[in-house]
Amino acid sequence: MNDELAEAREHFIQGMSRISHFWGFPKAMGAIYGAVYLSPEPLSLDELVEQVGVTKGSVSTNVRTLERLGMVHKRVQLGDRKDYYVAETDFWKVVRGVLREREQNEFAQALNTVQESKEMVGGMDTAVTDPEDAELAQFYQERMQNMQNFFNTLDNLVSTLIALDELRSGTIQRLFNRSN
Amino acid sequence: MNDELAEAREHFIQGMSRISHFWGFPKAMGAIYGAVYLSPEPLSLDELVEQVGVTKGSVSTNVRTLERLGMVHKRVQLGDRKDYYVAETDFWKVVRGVLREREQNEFAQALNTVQESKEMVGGMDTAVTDPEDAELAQFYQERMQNMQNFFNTLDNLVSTLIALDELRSGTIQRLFNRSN
DNA sequence: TACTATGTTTAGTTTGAACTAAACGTTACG
DNA sequence: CGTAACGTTTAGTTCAAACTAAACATAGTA
Repeated sequence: MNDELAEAREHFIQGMSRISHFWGFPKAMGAIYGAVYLSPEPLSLDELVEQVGVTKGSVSTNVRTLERLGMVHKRVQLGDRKDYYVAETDFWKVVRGVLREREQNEFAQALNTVQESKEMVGGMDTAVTDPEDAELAQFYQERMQNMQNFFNTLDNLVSTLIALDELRSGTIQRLFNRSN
Repeated sequence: MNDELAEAREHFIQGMSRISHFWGFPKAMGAIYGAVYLSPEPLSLDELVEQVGVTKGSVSTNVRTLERLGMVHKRVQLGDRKDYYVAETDFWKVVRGVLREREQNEFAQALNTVQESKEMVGGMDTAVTDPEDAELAQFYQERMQNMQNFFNTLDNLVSTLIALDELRSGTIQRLFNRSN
């Protein structure tokens, strides 16, 4: 391949690396997606090792994460034991995949922690509490409740987005001048 | 303060810690916000040191970041050289602050990298390129263009959200059952 | 001017996550 | 079977980012 072309690819892949890292994913993961995204042909694990420059183990784990997020898809070819990967090019699907993942993991837990804290305050025996603490307890509960409400709202919002599989052909994204 | 109350606060603050870390911010930053959020009174830097359990330096830098994001506000009191901090309780403002920050920093750069890569491909001298590479170059350009379009769309979306300072009283958030 | 109370900056340390190297499992094929 | 070609797992290492401790800067006060 042409040097300039290779250089451009390098630059692009490095950019994907940075974006990945920025969003809290491993850098190698972004780089792998970049490589797959710029390949007209499905890529095998070993080809990825070569193009991205990390070890097989790293590619193996990262590419699996990518698949879980729906950012790449595995292609098995008959009479070939290798796994091949192609990029998901619908970025809205990608976003939804990431949101779904995040929602299931940490997001729900965040909600949970606030809920628990609120219950701890609510479960106090107010009879034996001095008046100042009772007032503070009420303040805590209000603030925690407000935050919980907000998280619930966000949660609904994200759930809605995820559920909107018909987002592609809907009208919402046209509002924002959709491009692909 | 009551033990149970203190325990609930601890739990809450720890939760904020985790959320902060999850979104790619320092854990101490989230903890500090949690402490300020749960305080009926403005808190001084030294009070934060005590409540959160990190050093003055850490509180100093993290609280400054929080202020930059609009998550806390500084309150100076007459005849007192200490700085006091109160929490921003409008979470939509908080979200906008974070988005604004992120957009200005890494987001624009991501956009930029893709743009640059595309230009590198576009700047190639096609006269001296062999046909196979020319085809690949075109493929690259298409893919890069698609990604760029998507990023631009997202960028517009975020800019719109940020610009919507009247979001609070608007109608959009009511669609999602807003709570505060 | 010296002293004190505050916030900031910095050099060094700690920590945790991602990566490497290599062992390991598994499947196909001779 | 035995071997080769894969992908996966794991123990250990690396590295960047956050934190600590302490020096530093600044402003107010006597």
